[in-house]
Amino acid sequence: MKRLVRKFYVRPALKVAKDLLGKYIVRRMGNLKIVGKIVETEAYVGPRDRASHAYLPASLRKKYPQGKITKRNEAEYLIGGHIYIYLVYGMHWQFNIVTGKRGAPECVLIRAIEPVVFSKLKISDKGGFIISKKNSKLKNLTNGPGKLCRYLKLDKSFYGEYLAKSKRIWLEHGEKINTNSIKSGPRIGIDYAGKYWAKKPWRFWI
DNA sequence: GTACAGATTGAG
DNA sequence: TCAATCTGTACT
Repeated sequence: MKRLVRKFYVRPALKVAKDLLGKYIVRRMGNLKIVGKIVETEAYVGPRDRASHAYLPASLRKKYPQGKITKRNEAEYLIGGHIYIYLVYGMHWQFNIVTGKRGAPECVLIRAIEPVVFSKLKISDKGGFIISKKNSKLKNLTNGPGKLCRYLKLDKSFYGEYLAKSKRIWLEHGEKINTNSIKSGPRIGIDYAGKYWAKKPWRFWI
């Protein structure tokens, strides 16, 4: 499969979040490759998004025209295709993919993947890949944003890594997803952002 | 320097 | 339902 290139990521987070569904995350460690299919994402759209780490109240935007850049969120301002990873609740890593142009702090949180185990991969009637039932337990290892980071062995050392060039992690074209099969709903765990932003249906899954 | 909440998880 | 666990950020 072909690696996704920069152009894919340099688009609005809402578009990339939907297009990421069905794509494969490939994590290489020496000869070993761990592969997961992206099945759930969330978009964070920049300074005006109250739930974003780059959120900046309208009243302060003139004072900080570059945005609210801190040591924690500075990777969000890189050009699309970089990794923004951070720790929540003191123990869980959250894997985000930066989108858009340099200076625009948009990103997509990867909330869930499905492990792809090549040795047990089956071909469906229609020619696509399916994961055999024996692997259904594996799903429980990757059905949350913190869990999938543990599964893929991702941590702070991936902060700012570039997916278009990295030798240890990248994305590949995967299954073609029918637009009709994409579901959406409110993002998770961001009630602090107030009703208006918490209600935005910017979580996508298949 | 201190306080505090958080884009979660797993156990009970 | 709740504790675990630690960092960034906003205060004094």
